[in-house]
Amino acid sequence: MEFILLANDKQTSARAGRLVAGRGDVETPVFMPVGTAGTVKAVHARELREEVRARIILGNTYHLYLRPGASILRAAGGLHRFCGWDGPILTDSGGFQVFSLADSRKITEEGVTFRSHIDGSLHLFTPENVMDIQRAIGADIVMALDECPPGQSDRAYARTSLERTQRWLERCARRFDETEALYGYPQSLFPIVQGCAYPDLREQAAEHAASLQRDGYAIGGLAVGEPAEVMYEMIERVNKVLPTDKPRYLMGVGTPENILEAIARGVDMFDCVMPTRNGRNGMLFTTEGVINIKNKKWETDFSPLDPALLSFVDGDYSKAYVHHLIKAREILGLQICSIHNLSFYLWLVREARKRIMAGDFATWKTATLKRITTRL
RNA sequence: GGGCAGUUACCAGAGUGGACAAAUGGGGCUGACUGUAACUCAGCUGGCUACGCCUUCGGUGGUUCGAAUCCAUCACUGCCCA
Repeated sequence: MEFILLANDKQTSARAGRLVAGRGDVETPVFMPVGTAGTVKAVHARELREEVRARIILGNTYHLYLRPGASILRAAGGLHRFCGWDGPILTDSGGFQVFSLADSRKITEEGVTFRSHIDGSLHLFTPENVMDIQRAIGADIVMALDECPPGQSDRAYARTSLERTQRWLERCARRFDETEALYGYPQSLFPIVQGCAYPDLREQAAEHAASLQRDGYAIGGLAVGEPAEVMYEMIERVNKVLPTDKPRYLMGVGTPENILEAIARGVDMFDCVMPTRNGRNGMLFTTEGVINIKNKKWETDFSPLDPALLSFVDGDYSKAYVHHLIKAREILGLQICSIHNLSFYLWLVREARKRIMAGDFATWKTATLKRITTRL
Protein backbone atom coordinates (compact mmCIF):
# COMPACT_ATOMS: atom_id res chain seq x y z
CA MET A 1 0.00 0.00 0.00
CA GLU A 2 1.34 3.34 -1.07
CA PHE A 3 0.53 6.87 0.06
CA ILE A 4 1.04 9.81 -2.29
CA LEU A 5 1.07 13.27 -0.75
CA LEU A 6 -0.42 15.68 -3.27
CA ALA A 7 -0.76 19.00 -1.46
CA ASN A 8 0.05 20.71 1.82
CA ASP A 9 -2.08 23.59 3.05
CA LYS A 10 -0.08 26.80 3.58
CA GLN A 11 -1.81 28.08 6.71
CA THR A 12 -2.52 24.79 8.49
CA SER A 13 -1.02 21.31 8.58
CA ALA A 14 -3.80 19.94 6.39
CA ARG A 15 -2.77 17.61 3.58
CA ALA A 16 -4.39 16.10 0.54
CA GLY A 17 -3.21 12.75 -0.66
CA ARG A 18 -4.03 9.42 -2.20
CA LEU A 19 -3.87 6.00 -0.67
CA VAL A 20 -3.15 3.50 -3.40
CA ALA A 21 -4.65 0.23 -2.28
CA GLY A 22 -4.89 -2.84 -4.46
CA ARG A 23 -8.66 -2.57 -4.63
CA GLY A 24 -8.89 1.06 -5.58
CA ASP A 25 -7.50 4.44 -4.72
CA VAL A 26 -8.65 6.33 -1.67
CA GLU A 27 -8.39 10.08 -1.82
CA THR A 28 -7.54 11.68 1.50
CA PRO A 29 -8.66 13.17 3.78
CA VAL A 30 -11.21 10.38 3.91
CA PHE A 31 -14.05 9.29 6.14
CA MET A 32 -14.60 5.56 6.53
CA PRO A 33 -18.14 4.43 7.41
CA VAL A 34 -18.22 1.95 10.27
CA GLY A 35 -19.49 -1.52 9.43
CA THR A 36 -18.88 -3.30 12.72
CA ALA A 37 -20.48 -6.66 12.04
CA GLY A 38 -19.84 -6.89 8.31
CA THR A 39 -22.45 -4.28 7.45
CA VAL A 40 -22.69 -0.54 7.62
CA LYS A 41 -25.96 -0.65 9.51
CA ALA A 42 -29.02 -0.01 7.32
CA VAL A 43 -26.99 0.73 4.16
CA HIS A 44 -26.49 -1.57 1.16
CA ALA A 45 -23.01 -1.86 -0.34
CA ARG A 46 -24.36 -0.38 -3.57
CA GLU A 47 -25.72 2.72 -1.82
CA LEU A 48 -22.45 3.01 0.03
CA ARG A 49 -20.51 2.99 -3.21
CA GLU A 50 -22.76 4.99 -5.49
CA GLU A 51 -24.69 7.36 -3.27
CA VAL A 52 -22.58 7.87 -0.19
CA ARG A 53 -19.46 7.57 -2.37
CA ALA A 54 -17.56 5.76 0.34
CA ARG A 55 -14.24 4.30 -0.80
CA ILE A 56 -13.17 2.36 2.28
CA ILE A 57 -15.16 0.97 5.20
CA LEU A 58 -14.48 -0.49 8.63
CA GLY A 59 -15.11 -3.89 10.12
CA ASN A 60 -14.55 -5.06 13.66
CA THR A 61 -12.44 -8.02 14.70
CA TYR A 62 -14.19 -8.53 18.03
CA HIS A 63 -17.64 -8.71 16.49
CA LEU A 64 -16.70 -10.72 13.40
CA TYR A 65 -14.70 -13.19 15.47
CA LEU A 66 -17.69 -13.85 17.74
CA ARG A 67 -20.12 -13.98 14.84
CA PRO A 68 -19.97 -15.41 12.22
CA GLY A 69 -16.45 -16.51 13.30
CA ALA A 70 -13.11 -16.72 11.52
CA SER A 71 -13.75 -20.14 9.96
CA ILE A 72 -16.92 -18.94 8.19
CA LEU A 73 -15.08 -15.90 6.89
CA ARG A 74 -12.25 -18.10 5.68
CA ALA A 75 -14.73 -20.40 3.95
CA ALA A 76 -16.36 -17.36 2.34
CA GLY A 77 -13.02 -16.28 0.95
CA GLY A 78 -12.73 -13.27 3.23
CA LEU A 79 -14.96 -10.46 4.37
CA HIS A 80 -15.09 -8.63 1.02
CA ARG A 81 -16.65 -11.56 -0.78
CA PHE A 82 -18.83 -12.36 2.20
CA CYS A 83 -20.39 -8.91 2.50
CA GLY A 84 -20.37 -7.75 -1.10
CA TRP A 85 -18.10 -4.74 -0.64
CA ASP A 86 -15.22 -4.83 -3.09
CA GLY A 87 -13.45 -1.66 -1.99
CA PRO A 88 -10.81 -1.53 0.72
CA ILE A 89 -11.73 -2.57 4.26
CA LEU A 90 -9.98 -1.69 7.51
CA THR A 91 -10.61 -3.82 10.59
CA ASP A 92 -10.31 -2.58 14.10
CA SER A 93 -8.52 -5.02 16.35
CA GLY A 94 -11.01 -5.31 19.17
CA GLY A 95 -8.88 -3.03 21.31
CA PHE A 96 -11.70 -0.57 21.68
CA GLN A 97 -14.05 -3.34 22.83
CA VAL A 98 -11.51 -4.20 25.51
CA PHE A 99 -12.14 -0.70 26.78
CA SER A 100 -15.87 -0.34 26.22
CA LEU A 101 -16.79 -3.78 27.58
CA ALA A 102 -14.96 -3.01 30.79
CA ASP A 103 -17.30 -5.10 32.95
CA SER A 104 -16.12 -8.47 31.80
CA ARG A 105 -12.54 -7.94 30.73
CA LYS A 106 -9.22 -8.85 32.28
CA ILE A 107 -5.97 -7.53 30.87
CA THR A 108 -2.74 -9.44 31.36
CA GLU A 109 0.62 -9.36 29.65
CA GLU A 110 -0.47 -12.21 27.44
CA GLY A 111 -3.56 -10.42 26.17
CA VAL A 112 -7.10 -9.75 27.24
CA THR A 113 -9.75 -12.19 28.38
CA PHE A 114 -13.34 -11.14 27.94
CA ARG A 115 -16.80 -12.56 27.93
CA SER A 116 -18.86 -12.65 24.79
CA HIS A 117 -21.77 -10.24 24.90
CA ILE A 118 -23.72 -12.83 22.92
CA ASP A 119 -23.50 -15.96 25.05
CA GLY A 120 -21.22 -15.07 27.96
CA SER A 121 -18.51 -17.51 26.87
CA LEU A 122 -14.91 -16.74 27.82
CA HIS A 123 -12.39 -15.74 25.14
CA LEU A 124 -8.78 -14.61 24.95
CA PHE A 125 -7.39 -12.06 22.51
CA THR A 126 -3.63 -11.93 22.15
CA PRO A 127 -1.61 -9.80 19.73
CA GLU A 128 -0.89 -12.99 17.82
CA ASN A 129 -4.39 -14.40 17.46
CA VAL A 130 -5.81 -10.97 16.64
CA MET A 131 -3.39 -10.85 13.69
CA ASP A 132 -4.46 -14.35 12.67
CA ILE A 133 -8.15 -13.44 12.84
CA GLN A 134 -7.55 -10.34 10.74
CA ARG A 135 -5.72 -12.48 8.21
CA ALA A 136 -8.84 -14.65 8.04
CA ILE A 137 -11.10 -11.61 7.71
CA GLY A 138 -8.81 -10.38 4.97
CA ALA A 139 -8.97 -6.66 5.66
CA ASP A 140 -6.72 -4.45 3.54
CA ILE A 141 -5.66 -2.58 6.64
CA VAL A 142 -5.45 -4.40 9.96
CA MET A 143 -5.03 -2.71 13.31
CA ALA A 144 -2.72 -3.66 16.14
CA LEU A 145 -4.23 -4.87 19.41
CA ASP A 146 -4.12 -1.99 21.85
CA GLU A 147 -5.63 -0.90 25.11
CA CYS A 148 -7.70 2.26 24.97
CA PRO A 149 -7.64 3.67 28.51
CA PRO A 150 -10.17 6.26 29.75
CA GLY A 151 -9.42 9.92 28.99
CA GLN A 152 -8.95 10.84 32.65
CA SER A 153 -6.46 8.05 33.41
CA ASP A 154 -3.73 9.06 35.80
CA ARG A 155 -0.18 9.22 34.58
CA ALA A 156 0.96 6.04 36.26
CA TYR A 157 -1.78 3.99 34.64
CA ALA A 158 -1.34 5.75 31.30
CA ARG A 159 2.32 4.80 31.30
CA THR A 160 1.76 1.19 32.38
CA SER A 161 -0.96 0.78 29.79
CA LEU A 162 1.07 2.40 27.03
CA GLU A 163 4.10 0.25 27.71
CA ARG A 164 1.99 -2.88 27.50
CA THR A 165 0.32 -1.63 24.30
CA GLN A 166 3.79 -1.08 22.84
CA ARG A 167 4.93 -4.59 23.74
CA TRP A 168 1.71 -5.89 22.18
CA LEU A 169 2.39 -3.79 19.10
CA GLU A 170 5.81 -5.39 18.66
CA ARG A 171 4.24 -8.83 18.99
CA CYS A 172 1.57 -7.86 16.45
CA ALA A 173 4.22 -6.72 13.98
CA ARG A 174 6.25 -9.88 14.47
CA ARG A 175 3.24 -12.16 13.95
CA PHE A 176 2.02 -10.10 11.01
CA ASP A 177 5.39 -10.32 9.31
CA GLU A 178 5.66 -14.06 9.94
CA THR A 179 2.31 -14.82 8.33
CA GLU A 180 0.92 -14.49 4.83
CA ALA A 181 -2.20 -12.90 3.46
CA LEU A 182 -4.73 -15.65 2.67
CA TYR A 183 -6.55 -14.38 -0.38
CA GLY A 184 -3.92 -13.20 -2.82
CA TYR A 185 -3.84 -9.50 -2.09
CA PRO A 186 -1.57 -7.67 0.37
CA GLN A 187 -2.54 -6.41 3.81
CA SER A 188 -1.03 -3.56 5.83
CA LEU A 189 -0.66 -3.31 9.59
CA PHE A 190 -1.20 0.07 11.25
CA PRO A 191 0.24 0.65 14.73
CA ILE A 192 -1.86 2.65 17.20
CA VAL A 193 -0.42 5.54 19.18
CA GLN A 194 -1.76 5.75 22.74
CA GLY A 195 -0.62 7.81 25.75
CA CYS A 196 -3.84 9.35 27.08
CA ALA A 197 -3.62 13.12 27.59
CA TYR A 198 0.12 13.22 28.37
CA PRO A 199 2.06 14.96 25.59
CA ASP A 200 5.38 13.32 26.37
CA LEU A 201 3.82 9.85 26.44
CA ARG A 202 2.09 10.58 23.14
CA GLU A 203 5.33 11.72 21.54
CA GLN A 204 7.23 8.75 22.81
CA ALA A 205 4.45 6.45 21.57
CA ALA A 206 4.57 8.09 18.14
CA GLU A 207 8.33 7.59 17.96
CA HIS A 208 7.98 3.97 18.91
CA ALA A 209 5.24 3.41 16.33
CA ALA A 210 7.21 5.19 13.61
CA SER A 211 10.24 3.03 14.32
CA LEU A 212 8.25 0.00 13.14
CA GLN A 213 8.07 1.45 9.62
CA ARG A 214 4.56 0.56 8.53
CA ASP A 215 2.28 1.81 5.73
CA GLY A 216 0.30 4.09 8.02
CA TYR A 217 -0.26 5.03 11.65
CA ALA A 218 -3.27 5.46 13.86
CA ILE A 219 -3.93 7.77 16.77
CA GLY A 220 -6.16 6.04 19.30
CA GLY A 221 -7.53 6.76 22.73
CA LEU A 222 -8.93 10.19 21.93
CA ALA A 223 -12.48 11.51 22.21
CA VAL A 224 -12.87 9.30 25.25
CA GLY A 225 -13.95 11.94 27.74
CA GLU A 226 -11.17 14.54 27.51
CA PRO A 227 -11.90 18.12 26.33
CA ALA A 228 -11.69 18.68 22.57
CA GLU A 229 -8.79 21.13 23.02
CA VAL A 230 -6.77 18.41 24.73
CA MET A 231 -7.53 16.05 21.86
CA TYR A 232 -6.37 18.64 19.32
CA GLU A 233 -3.16 19.21 21.24
CA MET A 234 -2.44 15.47 21.36
CA ILE A 235 -3.00 15.24 17.60
CA GLU A 236 -0.55 18.08 16.99
CA ARG A 237 2.08 16.48 19.19
CA VAL A 238 1.75 13.08 17.58
CA ASN A 239 1.67 14.36 14.01
CA LYS A 240 4.88 16.30 14.57
CA VAL A 241 6.57 12.96 15.20
CA LEU A 242 4.87 10.63 12.72
CA PRO A 243 6.43 10.48 9.24
CA THR A 244 4.84 12.94 6.81
CA ASP A 245 4.88 10.50 3.92
CA LYS A 246 2.48 8.02 5.54
CA PRO A 247 -1.25 8.37 6.25
CA ARG A 248 -2.42 9.24 9.77
CA TYR A 249 -5.67 7.75 10.96
CA LEU A 250 -7.55 9.27 13.92
CA MET A 251 -9.60 6.44 15.33
CA GLY A 252 -13.25 6.85 16.18
CA VAL A 253 -13.48 10.60 15.67
CA GLY A 254 -15.84 12.32 15.45
CA THR A 255 -18.14 15.27 15.05
CA PRO A 256 -17.89 17.24 11.79
CA GLU A 257 -16.09 19.92 13.77
CA ASN A 258 -13.60 17.42 15.24
CA ILE A 259 -12.88 16.13 11.76
CA LEU A 260 -12.16 19.53 10.23
CA GLU A 261 -9.98 20.50 13.19
CA ALA A 262 -8.07 17.24 12.92
CA ILE A 263 -7.63 17.65 9.16
CA ALA A 264 -6.16 21.07 9.91
CA ARG A 265 -3.65 19.29 12.15
CA GLY A 266 -2.57 16.78 9.54
CA VAL A 267 -4.92 13.80 9.93
CA ASP A 268 -5.81 11.90 6.76
CA MET A 269 -8.27 9.17 7.77
CA PHE A 270 -11.31 9.06 10.05
CA ASP A 271 -14.04 6.73 11.14
CA CYS A 272 -16.93 7.24 13.52
CA VAL A 273 -20.27 5.68 14.33
CA MET A 274 -21.80 9.11 14.72
CA PRO A 275 -23.33 9.55 11.26
CA THR A 276 -24.97 6.11 11.37
CA ARG A 277 -25.87 5.73 15.04
CA ASN A 278 -27.02 9.30 15.52
CA GLY A 279 -28.80 9.08 12.20
CA ARG A 280 -30.77 6.07 13.41
CA ASN A 281 -31.65 8.12 16.47
CA GLY A 282 -33.00 10.97 14.36
CA MET A 283 -30.06 13.38 14.25
CA LEU A 284 -29.27 14.69 10.78
CA PHE A 285 -26.11 16.54 9.81
CA THR A 286 -26.88 18.86 6.91
CA THR A 287 -25.08 21.55 4.97
CA GLU A 288 -27.34 24.09 6.71
CA GLY A 289 -27.00 22.80 10.26
CA VAL A 290 -27.94 20.01 12.63
CA ILE A 291 -31.51 18.72 12.71
CA ASN A 292 -33.28 16.56 15.28
CA ILE A 293 -35.81 15.16 12.84
CA LYS A 294 -37.97 13.87 15.72
CA ASN A 295 -38.80 17.42 16.78
CA LYS A 296 -42.36 18.55 16.19
CA LYS A 297 -41.22 21.53 14.12
CA TRP A 298 -40.46 19.23 11.16
CA GLU A 299 -43.92 17.67 11.11
CA THR A 300 -45.13 19.91 8.26
CA ASP A 301 -41.84 20.92 6.67
CA PHE A 302 -42.01 19.51 3.16
CA SER A 303 -38.66 20.90 2.03
CA PRO A 304 -35.95 18.40 1.01
CA LEU A 305 -33.76 16.86 3.70
CA ASP A 306 -30.77 18.85 2.52
CA PRO A 307 -31.00 21.45 -0.27
CA ALA A 308 -27.44 20.60 -1.32
CA LEU A 309 -28.78 17.22 -2.52
CA LEU A 310 -25.78 15.23 -1.36
CA SER A 311 -27.51 11.95 -2.25
CA PHE A 312 -30.78 10.84 -3.80
CA VAL A 313 -32.55 10.62 -0.44
CA ASP A 314 -32.20 14.38 0.00
CA GLY A 315 -34.24 15.09 -3.09
CA ASP A 316 -36.66 12.19 -2.94
CA TYR A 317 -37.75 12.70 0.65
CA SER A 318 -38.92 15.68 2.68
CA LYS A 319 -38.16 16.48 6.30
CA ALA A 320 -41.84 15.94 7.13
CA TYR A 321 -41.78 12.45 5.61
CA VAL A 322 -38.60 11.41 7.41
CA HIS A 323 -40.04 12.90 10.62
CA HIS A 324 -43.01 10.61 10.13
CA LEU A 325 -40.87 7.56 9.36
CA ILE A 326 -38.69 8.00 12.42
CA LYS A 327 -41.68 8.66 14.69
CA ALA A 328 -43.41 5.59 13.29
CA ARG A 329 -40.20 3.58 13.73
CA GLU A 330 -40.25 2.54 10.11
CA ILE A 331 -37.13 0.82 8.79
CA LEU A 332 -36.91 3.13 5.80
CA GLY A 333 -36.36 6.06 8.15
CA LEU A 334 -33.18 4.44 9.47
CA GLN A 335 -31.98 3.83 5.94
CA ILE A 336 -32.64 7.37 4.75
CA CYS A 337 -31.00 8.99 7.78
CA SER A 338 -27.96 6.72 7.56
CA ILE A 339 -27.47 7.32 3.83
CA HIS A 340 -27.93 11.04 4.26
CA ASN A 341 -25.53 11.42 7.18
CA LEU A 342 -22.85 9.31 5.55
CA SER A 343 -23.24 11.32 2.36
CA PHE A 344 -22.77 14.45 4.43
CA TYR A 345 -19.59 13.14 6.07
CA LEU A 346 -18.15 12.04 2.75
CA TRP A 347 -19.09 15.37 1.20
CA LEU A 348 -17.38 17.18 4.06
CA VAL A 349 -14.02 15.46 3.60
CA ARG A 350 -14.20 15.68 -0.21
CA GLU A 351 -14.84 19.39 0.08
CA ALA A 352 -12.00 19.79 2.57
CA ARG A 353 -9.69 18.02 0.12
CA LYS A 354 -10.75 20.31 -2.72
CA ARG A 355 -10.01 23.35 -0.57
CA ILE A 356 -6.63 22.04 0.49
CA MET A 357 -5.76 21.52 -3.18
CA ALA A 358 -7.14 24.96 -4.02
CA GLY A 359 -5.26 26.62 -1.18
CA ASP A 360 -8.16 28.17 0.75
CA PHE A 361 -8.85 25.46 3.31
CA ALA A 362 -8.58 27.67 6.41
CA THR A 363 -11.13 30.27 5.32
CA TRP A 364 -13.47 27.60 3.99
CA LYS A 365 -13.23 25.71 7.30
CA THR A 366 -14.23 28.73 9.37
CA ALA A 367 -17.21 29.57 7.19
CA THR A 368 -18.35 25.97 6.87
CA LEU A 369 -18.09 25.20 10.56
CA LYS A 370 -20.26 28.16 11.41
CA ARG A 371 -22.94 26.92 9.04
CA ILE A 372 -22.99 23.18 9.67
CA THR A 373 -22.84 23.37 13.45
CA THR A 374 -25.96 25.55 13.70
CA ARG A 375 -28.79 23.80 15.53
CA LEU A 376 -31.86 24.05 13.34
C1' G B 1 -88.94 -4.11 31.57
C1' G B 2 -85.42 -7.02 35.05
C1' G B 3 -80.37 -8.49 36.69
C1' C B 4 -75.13 -7.88 36.88
C1' A B 5 -70.62 -5.22 35.87
C1' G B 6 -68.46 -0.69 35.01
C1' U B 7 -67.31 5.05 34.34
C1' U B 8 -59.65 7.21 37.01
C1' A B 9 -54.88 12.05 33.47
C1' C B 10 -54.04 12.19 25.75
C1' C B 11 -55.18 6.42 25.41
C1' A B 12 -55.20 1.77 28.03
C1' G B 13 -55.23 0.62 33.02
C1' A B 14 -53.85 0.01 38.66
C1' G B 15 -55.54 2.07 43.11
C1' U B 16 -61.18 0.50 46.97
C1' G B 17 -60.85 5.59 53.95
C1' G B 18 -55.13 9.08 55.39
C1' A B 19 -48.20 7.62 52.91
C1' C B 20 -52.59 10.19 45.96
C1' A B 21 -51.50 15.02 41.42
C1' A B 22 -52.83 9.33 41.63
C1' A B 23 -48.67 2.74 39.97
C1' U B 24 -47.56 0.75 35.11
C1' G B 25 -47.60 0.60 29.75
C1' G B 26 -48.47 3.24 25.31
C1' G B 27 -48.56 7.95 23.10
C1' G B 28 -46.55 13.03 23.28
C1' C B 29 -42.42 16.63 24.23
C1' U B 30 -37.12 17.48 24.97
C1' G B 31 -32.19 15.85 25.31
C1' A B 32 -27.94 12.43 24.79
C1' C B 33 -25.08 9.46 21.40
C1' U B 34 -17.27 10.07 18.91
C1' G B 35 -12.17 2.80 16.73
C1' U B 36 -21.37 0.45 17.44
C1' A B 37 -23.59 -5.36 23.20
C1' A B 38 -26.97 1.12 20.66
C1' C B 39 -34.09 1.15 15.43
C1' U B 40 -30.65 2.67 22.00
C1' C B 41 -30.67 5.51 26.45
C1' A B 42 -32.25 9.62 29.91
C1' G B 43 -35.67 13.42 31.65
C1' C B 44 -40.46 15.65 31.49
C1' U B 45 -45.78 14.76 30.54
C1' G B 46 -53.04 18.58 35.53
C1' G B 47 -52.26 24.11 36.64
C1' C B 48 -49.51 27.99 39.04
C1' U B 49 -47.02 33.99 41.24
C1' A B 50 -43.48 26.36 42.01
C1' C B 51 -38.85 23.31 48.30
C1' G B 52 -45.35 25.77 48.49
C1' C B 53 -50.29 26.48 46.74
C1' C B 54 -54.66 25.43 43.58
C1' U B 55 -58.09 22.20 40.68
C1' U B 56 -58.78 16.73 39.51
C1' C B 57 -60.62 10.20 39.57
C1' G B 58 -68.83 10.45 35.25
C1' G B 59 -72.66 14.55 37.74
C1' U B 60 -74.98 16.04 42.32
C1' G B 61 -75.79 15.51 47.45
C1' G B 62 -74.19 13.03 51.91
C1' U B 63 -71.14 10.21 55.95
C1' U B 64 -66.20 11.32 58.07
C1' C B 65 -61.17 15.07 61.43
C1' G B 66 -60.08 13.15 56.31
C1' A B 67 -63.14 10.35 50.15
C1' A B 68 -60.66 8.33 43.63
C1' U B 69 -61.93 4.86 47.65
C1' C B 70 -68.09 4.45 51.98
C1' C B 71 -73.71 5.86 51.26
C1' A B 72 -77.86 7.95 48.22
C1' U B 73 -79.36 9.55 43.67
C1' C B 74 -78.97 10.88 38.49
C1' A B 75 -76.49 10.12 33.75
C1' C B 76 -73.96 7.12 30.46
C1' U B 77 -71.48 2.28 28.75
C1' G B 78 -71.13 -3.11 28.38
C1' C B 79 -72.98 -8.08 29.15
C1' C B 80 -77.05 -11.46 30.42
C1' C B 81 -82.48 -12.56 30.91
C1' A B 82 -87.35 -11.22 28.98
